[in-house]
Amino acid sequence: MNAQTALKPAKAAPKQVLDAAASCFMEKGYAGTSLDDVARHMGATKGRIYHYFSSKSELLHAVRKRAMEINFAAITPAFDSEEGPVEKLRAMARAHALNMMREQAYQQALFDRLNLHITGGNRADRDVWREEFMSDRRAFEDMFRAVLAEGQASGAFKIRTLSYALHAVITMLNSTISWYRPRADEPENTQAQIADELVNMTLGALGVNT
Amino acid sequence: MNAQTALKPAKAAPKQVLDAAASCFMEKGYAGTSLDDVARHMGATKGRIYHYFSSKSELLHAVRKRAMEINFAAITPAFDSEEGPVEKLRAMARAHALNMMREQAYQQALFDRLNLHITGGNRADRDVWREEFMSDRRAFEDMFRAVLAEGQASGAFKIRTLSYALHAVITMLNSTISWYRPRADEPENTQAQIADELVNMTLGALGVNT
DNA sequence: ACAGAAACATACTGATCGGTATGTTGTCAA
DNA sequence: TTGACAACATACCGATCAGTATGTTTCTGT
Repeated sequence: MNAQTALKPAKAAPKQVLDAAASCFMEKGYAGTSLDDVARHMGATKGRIYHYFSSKSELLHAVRKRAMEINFAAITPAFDSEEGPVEKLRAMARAHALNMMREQAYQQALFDRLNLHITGGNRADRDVWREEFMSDRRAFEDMFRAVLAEGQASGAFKIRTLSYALHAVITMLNSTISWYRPRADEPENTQAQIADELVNMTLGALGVNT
Repeated sequence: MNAQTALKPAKAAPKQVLDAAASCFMEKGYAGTSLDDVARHMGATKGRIYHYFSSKSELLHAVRKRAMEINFAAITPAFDSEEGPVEKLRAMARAHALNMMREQAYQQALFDRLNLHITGGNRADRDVWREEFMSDRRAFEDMFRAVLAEGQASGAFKIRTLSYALHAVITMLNSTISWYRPRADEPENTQAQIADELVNMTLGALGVNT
């Protein structure tokens, strides 16, 4: 068993488990979801879950890890572009806003237990992956932070306290997970429209007149 | 037993239960909190809780009801003022933002299960108080909606889609519950400063140049 | 003074759920 | 062909927890 084998991309089965878990966590919350719920959602039993994950909290961790990967992948192209801060932020914000609407299940799982990590939370959950997760989150925020700082320095953004502005921006872009739900009968471009308006308001909040 | 007696303001004991519940729900979430936890937090036992509330979900409902009362009380004075839409929104937004930082425990309980009501959620919880709660929430949002609509009509606000703007505004003002925690060593005016900056960014998002 | 009700505490139960131990079936290399 | 392991399913256990049944004490009106 070499590195090639070990790092083989996730096969179908584990991904199915992750999807089912993310979906259940979104609907009923982490604590409110039993592993039997997750199994039933796949048309399987607990045996399948425990074959790939050693505990419920590890399953949550895997869902969150996947969610973070999705988030990084969404904004990295825009971040690596050669644009100035305003256009770069616009592209990143738009990509992130769209991403939040497309991957609601994983994102919801991300936010569910996040608050419990800020405060106390359960001991068993906290110990294991807290550090890794916080550092991922910080790395993600830092990408936005860098762009905001650049725009602040160049005078493109009117920012008083950078950390407050950062929180406000990210919160606004994340906001759809708490009020938007895709509907079958909605127009094709609904998500794009929402994203555009959120991006415009975000830039307005930073003093960029559109 | 007349109306006077029935509507007597809550005595000390039930309020203590509510405070303990709100505090526990904030720390560990609703599903993650046992009634023994709540009782222990008061230095009491379950008997005391069940003397005032008939079930766990009724306790949550009571916490949320109290949270909504607090929220209405915070913004009503500003809403009833004779100011124009910009200044009126500024005052309401500031009052709400401060309120969110001062009453974190109750607000957190409000948001915890809120998402589960948007989607499916537990049947037992849902049935009973869903309608009442959604209507309270809508009434609260309508106060902001009215001011936004007024400012949109007068041209003071640049708003494309009112419902999106409303969500964005409220989300931004609520955002502190997910990133701000009061610290003992923070300057006296920290909360006021945060509130002011959030309000400025909110107005900026609506196209008001500050 | 005392009856009864309010305000709890104590002790228990039934159901749920995370986790484990064990069984069953397909697959694949030697 | 066979045996060894992967990929599950089934059955069960122990802990937790919402809810209840039943005390016990303090107040309160008469």
